[in-house]
Amino acid sequence: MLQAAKVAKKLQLPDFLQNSLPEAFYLRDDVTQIARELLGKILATEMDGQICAIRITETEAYRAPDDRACHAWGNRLTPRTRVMFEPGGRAYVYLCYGIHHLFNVVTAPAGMAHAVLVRAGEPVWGEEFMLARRSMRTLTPRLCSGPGALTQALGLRTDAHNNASLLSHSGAVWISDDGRRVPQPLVSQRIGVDYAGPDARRPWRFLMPDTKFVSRPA
DNA sequence: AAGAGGATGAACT
DNA sequence: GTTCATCCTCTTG
Repeated sequence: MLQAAKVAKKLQLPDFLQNSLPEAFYLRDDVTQIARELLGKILATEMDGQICAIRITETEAYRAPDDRACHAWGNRLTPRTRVMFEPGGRAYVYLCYGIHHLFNVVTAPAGMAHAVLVRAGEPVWGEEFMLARRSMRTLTPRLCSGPGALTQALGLRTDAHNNASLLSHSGAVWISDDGRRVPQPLVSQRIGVDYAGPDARRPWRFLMPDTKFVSRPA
């Protein structure tokens, strides 16, 4: 038996979760392009032996220094934004409204504070664990549609996962490519950033068409 | 030291 | 359409 197959069996990890996106995917400096390309990719978590995964259906790009909606606008470096300045391929998870943990993919080389907020997904693995975390009995698009709902379903939290690497499928959180081809995304303004003035109208929200697993229509 | 506000979601009317 | 839970982060003084 091949070594990779042995590892897979030990972790009980299905094949489609094993093709982690390489670091080079994240280190590019075009965050809107990366936000587009993350649609259809698989976001997976493993905690306490529970493996969960969703197909990403909705993303938003945030880009310092010129984007006022970005926490690191003006290259503002604070304890919270520090992780956004690190090299791409890690998680930026922060607490929003005191209640919701929001998950972002850090992108670009070190020093460029770019990130992609993952806003929604369609469950593809470990649905029973996600339902339990959400206190839901049946699968509906609400299970992981909306950035706070998504992190609750996947078990992602600021204290445990901020600055976590996304590069290894043996970690707590990673993103894999199962080869699925995705159609041209829908595009809209970002949600909930009205305070950002003109930047609020940037067309930096991307959605998979033909799915109900999004936080709201384009 | 204090205050304001937030990349939301659920439960209402 | 509205309200509001809940707490961290940042700014101001």
